[in-house]
This record gives sequence, structure tokens and C-alpha cells, in this order.
Amino acid sequence: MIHSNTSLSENLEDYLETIFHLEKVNKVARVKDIADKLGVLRGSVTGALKSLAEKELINYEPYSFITLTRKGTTIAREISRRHAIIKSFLKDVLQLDGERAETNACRMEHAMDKAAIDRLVQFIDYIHTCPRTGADWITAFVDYYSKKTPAREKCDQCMDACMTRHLESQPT
Amino acid sequence: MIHSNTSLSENLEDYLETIFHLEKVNKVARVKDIADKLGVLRGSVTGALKSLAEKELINYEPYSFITLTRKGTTIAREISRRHAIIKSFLKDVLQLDGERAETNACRMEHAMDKAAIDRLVQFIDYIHTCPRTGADWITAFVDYYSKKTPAREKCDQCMDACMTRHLESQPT
DNA sequence: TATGTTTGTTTGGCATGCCTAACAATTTGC
DNA sequence: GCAAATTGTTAGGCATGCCAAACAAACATA
Repeated sequence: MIHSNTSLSENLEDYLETIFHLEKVNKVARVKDIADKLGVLRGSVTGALKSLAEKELINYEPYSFITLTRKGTTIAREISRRHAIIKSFLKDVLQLDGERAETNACRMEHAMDKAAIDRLVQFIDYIHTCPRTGADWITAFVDYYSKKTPAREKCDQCMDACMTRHLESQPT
Repeated sequence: MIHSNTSLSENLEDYLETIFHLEKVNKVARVKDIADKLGVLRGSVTGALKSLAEKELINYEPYSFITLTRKGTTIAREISRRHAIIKSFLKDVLQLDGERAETNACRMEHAMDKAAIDRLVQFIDYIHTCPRTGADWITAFVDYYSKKTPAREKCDQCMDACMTRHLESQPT
């Protein structure tokens, strides 16, 4: 056994993520459910499961239920985390609708490395923490991209509101 | 000829983008240069070129120079635009170093659809246009993710500077 | 418990896309 | 113009990953 490679193809990452999700919902993953989720036929799933088992990421015996190993869980959790972070950025910051955020996140989660994801997390945090931004700044973004007319008075009001809120949060 | 399909694999998108770039630099793309850029052997390039030619995205005759067709240019320009936008976000907003921004952008450009890219463009615009954000807000982000200690006085100063700048930009 | 339905596996085939290595065309330099 | 170097193509192989369809196991229930 020279195998048990760490690096996963995008496809296998998808399988792992799906199993992770099914395990949470149903305690256990089944071939049919994986196939349905990923939109492939059951025969294709069996092949992928063999790969994952070879890499020691899942517990798999023919005809048995499927569960993640400790190692598999760790990796799947990370993939799942990426997915959630990216989706949150697309949905809550960029204001894409849920479905589009989901499909984009599904592909982007394989394309960003750890450094990029971690920085994105900090960026999202920053937007919500910095007194100059926050929820209303994001709301104003919707105005910006839909109307395309940033009226001066609106900016004045917005700035005032922002400053007021900051001053009110002043420690006594 | 039922072929000339529109949808491109990630790989073919990479070939197209590379040819686009080489064309700009050298007027014309050559097999060797494409191979070098993409880190594959020349034999692999020939196969890809046949695919692209079949889809009418490049002008290709064996042993001749390679150029993009009108259709190929349109698609390549869009891929290249995506790449530039994503890289700019990673580098100028998230403050990732150039190399990391580049490698992430290379993968992400295949993962984001037009709606997501267009919204990202607007978001970057917004950051630079909105008086509440701008260049110094991004600079402060660097502070945020490196120090992790957002001192109250710093926020006060930052808010003041922000407001002052806004008022100074007031139309007479 | 026997039987039909559902679920899982196997096999063979196909497409993509890479490699190696042999071969062919082209270009370069003398 | 011709040999040598460079560049491009072809052919055969391999890995991934899908499908279709035949087959096998497990389950459900009458």
C-alpha cells in the first residue's frame, strides 16, 4: 500500500462533502443519496467510494453504509467551511440571490487556497466590525448597483448616520 | 460537422487565454510558447489546438502560426477580464501578495459566472466610490488582520479623517 | 417465506487530457 | 544550400470520471 494520497480531485472533494452532509442529516450516507445529490448514476458513485476508501477517508465495505473516517471528517469539514464562507460572501456581501450564491460557491470552493479563504473571512469580519462599514453600508451597496446614481445628499445623510452611530457607541 | 460547441472546459479556457496573451505580446502564438506557459509538453498542445479549431475559436493549420478568430477573441477577452478582476480583488482589496493572487485568480476565473463577476466589479467600484470606504479603509484592513486589536482612539481618528475628507469634497 | 422492488456493483465503452517517444517539418548558422 | 537545432505532429498509453446496462444483494411485505 503505497497509496492513501492526500491531494483530492475536485470531484472527490464533492463526494466527500456530500457524504459529510448526508452523515449529518441521516447518520449515514447511502450510494443512492450521494448519486442523487451529485446528479450522477449509482455506478459512478461506487467507483468514487473505492477511491475515497483507498485514501482512507471513508469506511466502506460493499453493500454497507458509508461513514467518514476521522481523517475524512477533518477534510470534509474544511471543504464545507470554505463553501459556507464563500456563499456567505456572495450572498450577504455581494447580495447575489441564494441559488446563484450556492452554485458559484460550489465551484469556487475548489479554486481558493487556505490563505485566500482565511483572508476572506477576515475581510467579512472587518466589514461587520469597522464602524465605517457594517450592515447599512452593504444595504447602500444595493442602492449603488441598482440605481447607479449616488446622490450627494444621500451620501451626506449616510455619513452622518454612520458618524452618529459611532459616537453613540462611545464608552462613557 | 455538427460540432463547434460553445461551452469550453477549464483546460480549453486556459489554452484560449494563453493564446490571447501571446497574440498581444508576439502578434502570434506558437506551440512551444503555449506549452511553456501552461507547463505541458508540445504534444499536448497540438491536441488542444485541434479542439479549439474545431470549435472555430482559433485559426489553425498544421505547422502554421496560431491566431484567434473573432469568436475566439471575444471569449478570450472575457476570460482575461475575469482573471484581471478577480486578481484585483484578491490583491488590492484582500491584500494577498501578487503571486498568491495570481494563482488563485487562475483557478477562480473558471468558477465564477457572469453575474458573480459583474457584481464583484460593482463591489470593487463601490469600495472606491463610497465616501465611507476608499483606499484608507483598505489600508486600515491590513491593520485589522495583522494586529487584531482595533483600538478605540484609532477608530475615532479614522472616522474623523473619513468625515473630514467627505466634507472637503463638498461642492461649493 | 417467496416475490417484487429498491439499492448497490460490475463491466465495457467513451471523452478529456496528460505523457513519452518516435518522427516530420521548419528554421538557423555556417 | 545543407547539416544541426528547434519546433511541431503523431501514435500509443495511462488516469480520471462519466454513462448504460446487466447482474447481485438487500429489503419490504403480502
